[in-house]
Amino acid sequence: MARNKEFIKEKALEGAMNTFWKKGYHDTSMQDLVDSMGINRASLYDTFGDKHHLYLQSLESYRDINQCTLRQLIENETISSEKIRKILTHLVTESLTDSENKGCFMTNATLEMLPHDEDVVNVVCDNLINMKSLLTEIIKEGQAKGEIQNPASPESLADFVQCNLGGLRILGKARPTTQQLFGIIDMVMMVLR
Amino acid sequence: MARNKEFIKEKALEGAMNTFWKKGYHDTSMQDLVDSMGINRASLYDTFGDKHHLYLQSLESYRDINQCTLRQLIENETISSEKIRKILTHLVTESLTDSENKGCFMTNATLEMLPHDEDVVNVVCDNLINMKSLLTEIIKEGQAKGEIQNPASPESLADFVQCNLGGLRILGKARPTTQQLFGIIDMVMMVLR
DNA sequence: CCTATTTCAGAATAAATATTCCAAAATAGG
DNA sequence: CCTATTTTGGAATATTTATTCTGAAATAGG
Repeated sequence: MARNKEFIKEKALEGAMNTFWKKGYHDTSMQDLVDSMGINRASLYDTFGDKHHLYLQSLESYRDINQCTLRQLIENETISSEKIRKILTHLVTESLTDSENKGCFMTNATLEMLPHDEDVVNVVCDNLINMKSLLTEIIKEGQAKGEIQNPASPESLADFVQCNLGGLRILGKARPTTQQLFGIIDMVMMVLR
Repeated sequence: MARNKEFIKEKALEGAMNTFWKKGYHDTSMQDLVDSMGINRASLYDTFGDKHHLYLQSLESYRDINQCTLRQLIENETISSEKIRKILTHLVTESLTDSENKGCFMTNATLEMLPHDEDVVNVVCDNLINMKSLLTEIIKEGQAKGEIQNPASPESLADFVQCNLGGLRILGKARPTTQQLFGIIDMVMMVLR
C-alpha cells in the first residue's frame, strides 16, 4: 500500500557493476553511481545500502554472471581439453576486444581490495574455489577419457590453469599482442597434452 | 646560498613508495604521504611535485630496485633453468612472507591505473619489456646449453613464464597455500624441461 | 655579520566526497 | 476518494581531499 519503485533493481545493479568494474572502488564516486545506475541518490541508499555494500553486491553479481557464462560456454563441447581451451580463448578474446579494456572485475577487486577487506576476500576466495572445482572436474574427466595425458593431479593442473588465467588478465591490460596471448594459450594446452 | 633540506630525498621517496604499494593510488591521501615520508607538505610539493608525479617517481623507483634485485638474484647461478626457478621462487617466497601481503607494486599499478593513465602505461610497458628481455636471454642461453629443452622460441617461452609470474602474484593475494604456489612453479619448470 | 634565497611548519582554501534529511509525489488497500 | 506508507528529487551537511599561501627559520656566500 504505497508508491512503487520506478526502476528495475537488476538494471540499476548492472550499471553499478560496470562502473566499479571500470573504475574500481576508490575511484568511483557516489555521483558516478547515481549517473550510471540511472536512479536517485535516496533510492540508491534505500535499495542498496552504502557504497561498500553496493560494491559487494556488484561483485557478487559479476561472479554469478561469469560462472554462468563459463558453464554455458563449455556445455556443448565434448572434448575436455577443448573445454579448457575455450575458457582460455574466451578470456583472451574478451581482453582483446573490450574497447574499454576493463579486464576482469574479480581480478581487479583482488588486487585493489585484498588483503584488507574481509568481505571482498570472501567473494574472491569463493569465486576462486568455484573456478578451481570447475577446472578440476573438467581435467579429471579429460584424464579419464585420455584427452588430457599429463599425469599430474587434476588439482595441480587446475591450479596451473588458474594461474595462467590470472596472468593473461594482467598481460591483457598492458598493450598485448594477439599472438602473444594466443601463444600462451598454446603453451598451456601443450602442458595438458 | 640558502637553507638546506632536512631530509634525504631517497628515504622520503621510499616512504611514498611503500604507501602507494600498500594502498594504491586512489586510496592514498596526501596526509598518508606526509606521514609515511616524514616530511612537510610544502617540502613534498616542492621536491616531488603533485600526487600523480610522486606516484610515478615511486613506481619508477620500484621498477629500478626490482630489476636490480632480480639481476643480483641470478648472477651467481650458472644453470639457466635454475635462474628461472630462482625468479619464480623469489616471487612466491615474497608473497608468502610479506606480513602486509602488498603483492607487486607494478602489478597493482597495472590493474589500478591501466588503460587510462598514459604515464603509468609507459612505466608498466617498459618494465614488461625489460623483464621479457631478461627472461628471453636466460632461456636462449639455456637452450644453447641444453638445460632448457623445450624447442619453442625463447620469446614464446618468456611470455609464458611472464604470464605465470603475473598469475602467481594474483593467487598470492588470495589466501594461497605454500604447496599450491610451489606446485605451479614445478609445473612451469616442467614445461621448460 | 649581512642578505639573498631556500626550506619549513602549519593555517587556509576550494573542491569533492559520502551520507542524511525533508518535503513533495505516487500509489495500494480500505 | 482517503490515507498510510513508500519512493523520489534534490538541497543540506559534515568530512575529507589536494593544493596553495604566508610568514618564520635556516644557511651559504659576500
